[in-house]
Amino acid sequence: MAKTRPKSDAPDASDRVSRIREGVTAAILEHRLLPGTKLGEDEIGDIYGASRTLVRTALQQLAHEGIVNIEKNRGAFVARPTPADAREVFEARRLIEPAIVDHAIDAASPAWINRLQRHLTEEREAELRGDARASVRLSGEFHRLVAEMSGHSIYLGFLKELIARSSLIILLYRRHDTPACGTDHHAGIVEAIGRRDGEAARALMLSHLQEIEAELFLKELDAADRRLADVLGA
Amino acid sequence: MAKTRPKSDAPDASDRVSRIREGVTAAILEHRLLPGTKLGEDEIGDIYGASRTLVRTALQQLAHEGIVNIEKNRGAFVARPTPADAREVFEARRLIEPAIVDHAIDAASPAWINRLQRHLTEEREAELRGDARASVRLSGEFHRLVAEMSGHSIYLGFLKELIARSSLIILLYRRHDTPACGTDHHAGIVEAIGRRDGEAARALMLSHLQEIEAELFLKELDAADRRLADVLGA
DNA sequence: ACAGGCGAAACTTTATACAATCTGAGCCCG
DNA sequence: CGGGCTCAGATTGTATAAAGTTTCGCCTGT
Repeated sequence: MAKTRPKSDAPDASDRVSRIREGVTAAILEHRLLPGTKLGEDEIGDIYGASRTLVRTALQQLAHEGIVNIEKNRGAFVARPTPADAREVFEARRLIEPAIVDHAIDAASPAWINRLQRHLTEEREAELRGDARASVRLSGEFHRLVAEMSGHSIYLGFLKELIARSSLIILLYRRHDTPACGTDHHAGIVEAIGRRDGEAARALMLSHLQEIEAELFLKELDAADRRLADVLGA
Repeated sequence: MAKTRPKSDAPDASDRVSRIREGVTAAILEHRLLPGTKLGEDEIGDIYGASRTLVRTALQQLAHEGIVNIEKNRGAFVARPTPADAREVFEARRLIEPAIVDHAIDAASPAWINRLQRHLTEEREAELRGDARASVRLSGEFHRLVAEMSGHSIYLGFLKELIARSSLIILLYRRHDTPACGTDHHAGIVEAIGRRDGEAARALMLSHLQEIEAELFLKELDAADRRLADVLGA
């Protein structure tokens, strides 16, 4: 593949790290990487044509985001959130996302509303197409988009972490194959934002998150299953 | 058992990274490192007796926490939060810390209350001693302690970032030399937690944070000052 | 005297080589 | 026949060295 372009268009040296990081996160968001999968440094390095140094920094960043576990002298693995983790993640989302929606309303402009509606269209198309991977990815991106719209960079950073973890949680603990994230909910939220109705938008976001969480199966049974999986799946 | 000394006295390989990271954060929390200070890799490596590889990973983690800025081909610098950053940080704290207090009350045990009261004693002693650095550090640690008590690892991680950034913000934008963090406020919060009075504890935490923020000076004047400082202080 | 450009030094960045550690299989012994 | 041990293979962690880039100082030309 395109080797090291010495000078000409060197596509931002340090962007190679970002490319690796975003590639792996995208794979996780699309449910292509399963929890527990080993992420060998040489393996990833070969895929992206980067040396282990760069792969390592990317993996460390991902570990800091909580979606990769680095075990000493063992390597990096896709994180395997516990039911307790799942509860914490969704509680944090229930706390943060209504606040984000408030800011999004303050920043709502026709351009942003348009952007959101275009996204809704994409989501519907993916769902009609039956493209489960794109559907899952776009569901997460909707929430990220609202956070970007809010202009609150700290909330955005926190939420990016939470979304990535949510993707793993949903993959592990979802009950049935119900559509990833009710598009209707998203549409309702966009509409409320467009009306600048903070009360309704917050409430819709909250119930949306509650519904997602309600579709999960996080009982004590899982705890037993968990232990088994840890011992066996490690 | 786990104490296998592989060689001379190498104190656990990956702990050296943590030591660097915690050393730098402690220096920031104690206001010993000023915003904009350059953190040279060789310099830190010599101080901690580690090679640049380890220093680099530590700095990258700190950059991810938002208290260090890494500029391409320039190096790492202590972050210099803008007034906008400051507002975001404190808004996030006002959102998260009341939620943390709620969990702390659920987890309150005599042992934890004792731990908190011992911390209050330390704070008072440092303040009586006139030890400003210890006082600032302990003020931040109080909030971290409550977060640890809550048992909510995600909130704890978020708050650690916010506290470190707050330390830089207070250093930059505090008006007078009023005591770092009203110890009386902390005492009141501990008391409310001990009474398991969630309503009061949340309210006290909120007003505590609002008071800290009120002591800051984040007006547009700062924006002008900001530009100057960036051009001159870089 | 001042502005602009050239050159060298220092730094970060990246890659490669080495050392330490862990996993897994084969072998010996009970 | 099963269990424990040792050794080989592989993988990660660390350090060192080369490469590229930026910056600062100095010099020259106007």
